[in-house]
Amino acid sequence: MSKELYTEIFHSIKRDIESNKYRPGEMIPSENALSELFGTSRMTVRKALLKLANEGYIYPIAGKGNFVKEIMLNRYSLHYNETDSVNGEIEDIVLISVDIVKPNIELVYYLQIPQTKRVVVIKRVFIRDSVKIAYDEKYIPYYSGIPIVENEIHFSSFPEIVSDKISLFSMQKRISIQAANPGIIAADYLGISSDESVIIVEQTLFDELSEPVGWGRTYYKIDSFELNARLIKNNS
Amino acid sequence: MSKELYTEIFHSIKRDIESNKYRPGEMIPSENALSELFGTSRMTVRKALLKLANEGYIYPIAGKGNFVKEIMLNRYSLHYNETDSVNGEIEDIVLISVDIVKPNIELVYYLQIPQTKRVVVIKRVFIRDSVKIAYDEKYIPYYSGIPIVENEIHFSSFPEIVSDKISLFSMQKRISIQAANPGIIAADYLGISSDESVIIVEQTLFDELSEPVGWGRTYYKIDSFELNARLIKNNS
DNA sequence: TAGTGGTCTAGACCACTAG
DNA sequence: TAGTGGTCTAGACCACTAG
Repeated sequence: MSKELYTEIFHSIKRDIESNKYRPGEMIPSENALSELFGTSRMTVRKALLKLANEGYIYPIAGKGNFVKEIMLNRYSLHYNETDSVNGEIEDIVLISVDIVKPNIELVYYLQIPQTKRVVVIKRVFIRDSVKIAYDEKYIPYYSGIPIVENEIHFSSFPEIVSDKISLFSMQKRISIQAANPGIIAADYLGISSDESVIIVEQTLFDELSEPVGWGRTYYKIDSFELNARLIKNNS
Repeated sequence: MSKELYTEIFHSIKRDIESNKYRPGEMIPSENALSELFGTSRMTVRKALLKLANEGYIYPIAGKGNFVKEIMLNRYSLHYNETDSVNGEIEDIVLISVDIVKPNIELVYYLQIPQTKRVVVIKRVFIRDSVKIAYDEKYIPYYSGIPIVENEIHFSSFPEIVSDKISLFSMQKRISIQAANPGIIAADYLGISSDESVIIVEQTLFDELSEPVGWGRTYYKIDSFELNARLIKNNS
């Protein structure tokens, strides 16, 4: 079916792993053995093996051989975006305010900054079907050059706002998803009671040195939140 | 710093991308140009470029060149497991029942089976600090060979139960996370009111032909659920 | 000591691109 | 037509493993 030699070798070994001919933890034939078996050069075999390794089927140990990987069945790929992880389409984003404030203790902790450092606060509300469905707070350590003009912020994503300070390529992000009571402020913006639960997604941005460069929370009304994820096979 | 030639080429180009010397959408120097530049063979350059492609920095177009990728800042890696995505440690799993039933309309839809096909239902409750924190339902089309003996099921994960029918290696999984009211049955097992919200994680398992081989829901009490995810750079 | 994977070379021929 | 990436070869030397 496939024309390239290395693709055929790849599929052949992949089939043998999937059919349990080679079992997790076991060694597959050596590169030299495979070269002979398939009547090809070792480099072509290595190309197939590299692909198998990249897709999470095998891992090499120098001096020993290539081994079949244990399967990880709990690693998922998730697309998240403040405005995408909602069932339905967000029709409007209302920018409530952009302020420069002194950080409270929580912010000092999350942003790892001195208490004297000023912080830019951006507050927004997301609207769907004329209903407020989410309230969003973002905190960015203030430095000259950061856009604090409303027009520049309104339609920018969180990473984009921070991006002229650090390269988007070296940016790291972490999110945490929980459900809890929203607190008075968020409840007020959402027009709900503060003992109604909401979904809270916390985002932290890091630069290449793993220093925080942004932190924020999005509060979603219970019935407006939906996240989908699918299994990733290759465990790196 | 790095001894291998290809690793140095890799880092050199990576740096040039991160510093915006080569911008997203732009072409980087050709393989031949890079071979000359680094005084090495084309194969060594290709090895570096392959690594850059695997890590999501560039993509090749045959006959044209290698191009810098646009950055995807919304793809996350998520570890999910019924019993792990809980703040704190689950201390016990109570197997409530294992039954063989006729599917209702919902199950016929989710499992893509005829209404005459029997389905194995597994119900469990997760306990932490002597408190019920989650209720779990799993549905698997019945076929001979499936373990329906309680002992075999009790400590197995969902994929493991299905795994003697299809290879774990070809198994696909999809999950969906939402918050909603639990319904009477789940509320009852959790000992909460059915108009209290819970987090519902829906799991679907597929075989290599993308046919469903298992479906289930886990209902978490609001304050017991926590998920963490981190950005993935390489977009495949 | 024989075997393993890791790196690297200097060539070859191919299909495709774009002027 | 000159240049590009894609595949493949037949060698070389290396550090490491395990009997």
